[in-house]
Amino acid sequence: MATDSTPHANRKVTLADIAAGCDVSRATVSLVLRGSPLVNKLTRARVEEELRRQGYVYNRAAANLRRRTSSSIALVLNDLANPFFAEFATGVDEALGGAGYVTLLGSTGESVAREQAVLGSLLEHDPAGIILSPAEGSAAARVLATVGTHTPLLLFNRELAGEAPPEAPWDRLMLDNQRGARLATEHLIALGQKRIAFFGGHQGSSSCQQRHAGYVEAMQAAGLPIEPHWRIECAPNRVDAAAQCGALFFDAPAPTAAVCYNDAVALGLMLGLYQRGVQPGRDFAVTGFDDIAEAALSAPPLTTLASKPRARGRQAAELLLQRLRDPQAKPQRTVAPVQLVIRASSCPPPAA
Amino acid sequence: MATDSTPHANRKVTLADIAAGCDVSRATVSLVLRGSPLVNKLTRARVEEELRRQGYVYNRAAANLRRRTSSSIALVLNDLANPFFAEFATGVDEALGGAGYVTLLGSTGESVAREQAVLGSLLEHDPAGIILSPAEGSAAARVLATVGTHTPLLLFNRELAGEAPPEAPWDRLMLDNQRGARLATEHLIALGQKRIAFFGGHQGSSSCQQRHAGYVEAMQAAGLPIEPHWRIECAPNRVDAAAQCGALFFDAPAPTAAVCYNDAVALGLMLGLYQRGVQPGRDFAVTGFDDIAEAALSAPPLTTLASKPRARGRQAAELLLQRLRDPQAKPQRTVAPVQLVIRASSCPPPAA
DNA sequence: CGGTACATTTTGATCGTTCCAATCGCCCAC
DNA sequence: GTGGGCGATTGGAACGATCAAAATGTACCG
Repeated sequence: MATDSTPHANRKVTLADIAAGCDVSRATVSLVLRGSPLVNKLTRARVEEELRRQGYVYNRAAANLRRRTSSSIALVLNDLANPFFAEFATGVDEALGGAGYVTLLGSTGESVAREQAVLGSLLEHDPAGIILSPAEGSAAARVLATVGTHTPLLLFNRELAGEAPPEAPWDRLMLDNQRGARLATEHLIALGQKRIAFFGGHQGSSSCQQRHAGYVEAMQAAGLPIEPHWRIECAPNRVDAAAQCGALFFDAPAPTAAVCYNDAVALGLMLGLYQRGVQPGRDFAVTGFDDIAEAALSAPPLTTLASKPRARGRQAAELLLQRLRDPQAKPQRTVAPVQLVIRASSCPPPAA
Repeated sequence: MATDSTPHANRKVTLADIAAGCDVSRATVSLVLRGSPLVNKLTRARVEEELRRQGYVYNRAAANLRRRTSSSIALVLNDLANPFFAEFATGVDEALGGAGYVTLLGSTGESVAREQAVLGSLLEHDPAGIILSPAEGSAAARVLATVGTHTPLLLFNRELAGEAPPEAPWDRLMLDNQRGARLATEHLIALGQKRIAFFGGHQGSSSCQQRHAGYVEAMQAAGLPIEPHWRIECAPNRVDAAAQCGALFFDAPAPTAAVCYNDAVALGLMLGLYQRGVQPGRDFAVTGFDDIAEAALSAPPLTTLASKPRARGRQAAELLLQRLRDPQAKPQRTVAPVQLVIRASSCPPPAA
């Protein structure tokens, strides 16, 4: 072969190469690619053959540039390593992929500084929209400053610190934290528990505040007292939760049950209890939040609130796509329900 | 103000807008952006002020188009919801972000068809490289056909079915599966175990084959018999593992220990054992593979092989970046060591 | 035979950036 | 006074696609 249009050539194959290869213009090839009815059957066949022969791959970046569109969505998560968010990301990617979008991933590791950097970097790739689960302490004003008002943003899971500026009408998808924690607390109360602690999370986090509010609501409705030393803060992971376990028992009266900020904390707390010779599910009742996969399989299995992270991911993607379709619609605040899943970790108080 | 260069205008701000705003050419603004020493201090200051004033954001897609470069890397995973891969993804994103790349995410849900689709879609965004943890049964030939030879691919965790075509010199990062499983088996043998099963995974998967080989190696070296009904297949997740537990006890002699394909399987198996009244760690020894977070916290804590998924993620990114720096270097096969972590789930056989 | 309708294809400008070569002052030396 | 050198800046053509408008051809009709 003396032609220079050999397949698998070194340089990337472009529309122009295909056009040259079968004596039509670039425009025609473009029409073929987009399945336009304008182009003649025979030419279409010839062009398609040539596309195959040269191993053409579409350059969406170039197309997006010209059309002033974008086919990617940025997904920025505070903690991808957490199974809850991993499931969420899977759901998001599933739904976005189905709609022809591609997911730009960014993980912030719960650091506001990294969040800024990641958002900035992803924005340069001109995403059509952003799904953000903010790092703890992330402030509305700073997010607005880096994201601007022209890229739709969907806030998931947490509110930003400082009230939302009116010029940034962000959509939100939140869990029904308060109701969930209330349900868990009511469930413990129904079992006969009276001395119930609220364990884990940071005061700064909006989800923690909401869950704590649900706990307070249930306690007050039942006329039960709330001791200040029954609120223990810790980072939302197992290790720190296990370490903070002892704090529950420093002062009398010690609680006999704990509503935990989330499953990771609850599992850590159970581990800590074991190490002190207290058996969760018998001597001490524990509830979690999220219903991550391991909740059903811990010993004892964990009573918790199911939030269906994968479904939430799909929903988040869906909400954002909807916003892209209608940029003028007024901002939505969606609250996803959670469901109490009763397992063996919640028990009545010891007979004593 | 009668100027039309108001900040926060509707259309996106471009180089030309900035240039017009401070009476220089686009080229000069471009030089400023890239920190070129060619440009005069005063002009630089003026331009930077204008950039800030108009809220300019760089359009990397356009730059990449012109420079024929790319600043993204595709990360395609068979199961993002698995904590092992979630950690891996976190590591990858960490390292890539540090090097100025952005991660294009794709999750295939262990489906070869979706893998094809996802690869195709991501390729259109012209990634500089790809990190792929293939779906079970994914074939080298098909991957080659869609990826082509011009985008570097790093294979993680699993081999592709059908030998690698010589024209696709893919790099690989694999775990030391065989040695890991051998260590686990040897550990059980040292405890006095003689009837040891190999539980979970699919024969088709290369990692499963390797782990099984390690198990066989240790058994043979110790002169122990291997009963055919001691190899139980199941999907690599908890649910299926728990369900298949009974299969271990259909025929005599029943095993008193099992080397499991991975932690998910081991945790599921332990659950299944509990349900049959067999207590893992006392009546029956179990080992896993991966050392996911929950392995340390299960009851009993799981003896397993630590593979440090986050470090592997960073390493994968590093290897790919290295390949981008030197496309001519000969393909590497890296095998990451794994480390035996002994916990309470492995025990001597019952005294009987 | 000229005109009009229709189907198909092409030309050239454009998206936002970068690269190359050229230009513009300006100062200094011979 | 002219030429050279140097720092700073610029115009215009790329990159690979799309779009609008214009240009082909072909057929049909009075």
